[in-house]
Amino acid sequence: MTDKSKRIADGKAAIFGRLESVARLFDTDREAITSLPLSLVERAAGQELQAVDTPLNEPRFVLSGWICRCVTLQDGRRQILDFYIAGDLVGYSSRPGTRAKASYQCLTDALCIDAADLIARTQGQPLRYPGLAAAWLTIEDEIEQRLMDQVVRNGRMLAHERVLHLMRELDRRHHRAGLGNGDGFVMPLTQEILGEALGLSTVHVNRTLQQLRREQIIRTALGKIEIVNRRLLEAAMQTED
Amino acid sequence: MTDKSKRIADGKAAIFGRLESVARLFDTDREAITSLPLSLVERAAGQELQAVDTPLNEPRFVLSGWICRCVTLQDGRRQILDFYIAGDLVGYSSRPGTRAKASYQCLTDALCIDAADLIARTQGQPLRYPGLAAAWLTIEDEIEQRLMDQVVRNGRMLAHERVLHLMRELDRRHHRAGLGNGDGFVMPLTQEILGEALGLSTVHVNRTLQQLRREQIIRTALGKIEIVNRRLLEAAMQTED
DNA sequence: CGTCAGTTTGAAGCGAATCAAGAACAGTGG
DNA sequence: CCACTGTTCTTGATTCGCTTCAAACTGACG
Repeated sequence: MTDKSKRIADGKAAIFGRLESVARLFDTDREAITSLPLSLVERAAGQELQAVDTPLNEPRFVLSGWICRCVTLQDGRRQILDFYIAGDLVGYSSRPGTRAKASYQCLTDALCIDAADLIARTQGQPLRYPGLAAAWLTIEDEIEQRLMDQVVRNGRMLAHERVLHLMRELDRRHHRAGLGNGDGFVMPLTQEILGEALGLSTVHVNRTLQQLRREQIIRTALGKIEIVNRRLLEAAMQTED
Repeated sequence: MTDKSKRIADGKAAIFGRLESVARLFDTDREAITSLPLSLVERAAGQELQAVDTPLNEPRFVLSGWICRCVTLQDGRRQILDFYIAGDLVGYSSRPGTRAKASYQCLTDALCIDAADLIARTQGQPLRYPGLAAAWLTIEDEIEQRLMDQVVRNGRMLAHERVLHLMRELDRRHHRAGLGNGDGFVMPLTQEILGEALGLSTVHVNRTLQQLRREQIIRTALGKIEIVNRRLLEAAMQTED
């Protein structure tokens, strides 16, 4: 249980870091967040957090773990659309009545906290909650931006470019939420998962990661990939956007 | 000028068809649309309608022509994210203050009509404008859905699957807007453009289209691809979603 | 210690990119 | 009306990136 309360505390810190990265928070904003009732949702790796086509009315902050949004075709092919890490808001749409257009699945054990009340109370109230009201807009914007990046990666990039591009995105997101270590961060993802996100076979992901390992950009361990040199990562991407 | 007024009349019909496909329109809705001031925007093929990073505060309906949203990488690689046809709303976001995350470009000569006033007057007014207030939400939802489809196509499908999948989407959109002929519709797109949308080389698009032509699903002419058999199109897609 | 998920390796093959050149066609100006 | 131009489409040959298949290896875990 000490472990769980640490995950909660770290997760809350990540939420603050995440929100502050997109909007300046005022006292009213902070109070609203702090007074969040601790309505926790816990799921094991592999569990579904929200099914396709269910009402998107249960937004949650991720406190710990990795979650993704993905589509599965008839024949079993799976495409991951987006990742969510600690501090991120999952299952949110500003449009009332919207339904989930993809399945939300836990890639690791995950802990979330209900955000519906907080959002309902603060959204569209820029005078009372200047930080939060703006944050919800920006967060939705960023999710759209990431979807676009995903199209570009899958449509126009080579394997090593896709890997680097995604890693840079995730590195920046960790960095701004105050997560990860000084030189990088850890992805608790299997090579299969990475392949499903990048439109590559597991085998080819493996070979691509080997190259990055040789270039001292990453380290790998079972079920984990660690970015160890942010500078080299950026350098290896000169050519791309 | 007779031509232009025909494009306007046909375009308005397409707007009605398009809107009715997602929401039942009431008299108030219809009046609001009909009383749209004719603030037209005309652009030639190849022109940019809206640049990246400019404020997304000039939503417009397409009256005629094809428009796309696309991203260009440093080295010139281009990825088309989405297409807009007659009746579609382009450059719209419900989030105030948002900026364009991609460039909006005209693929053919295009004629648009300003929709900012109409939207400002009707959105968030489900009591006075039940149809339109709902339509704006659904339209935004559909744009997100199409982006997701684009990720899946580029990430998880083979060339012929990508082509068929995109064509089916565009066929359905034409059909519901009352456009196209009975058995299909015309895409005024070069094979290069199609390749930029589907993440394929022009040459490979060409060979893929040849196959579809042999299967009697499409006809091609210079700068155009015509879907001629909707039934065969669907049949060829059994396996996919 | 066996099991199982995840990683790694090699060999073979396929799908798609690339390169290069030619053909079809629309538009232009003489 | 025709030669000229530029764009788009088409074709063949070749190369390359990636997938597939199959098997071995590694490490965590009960």
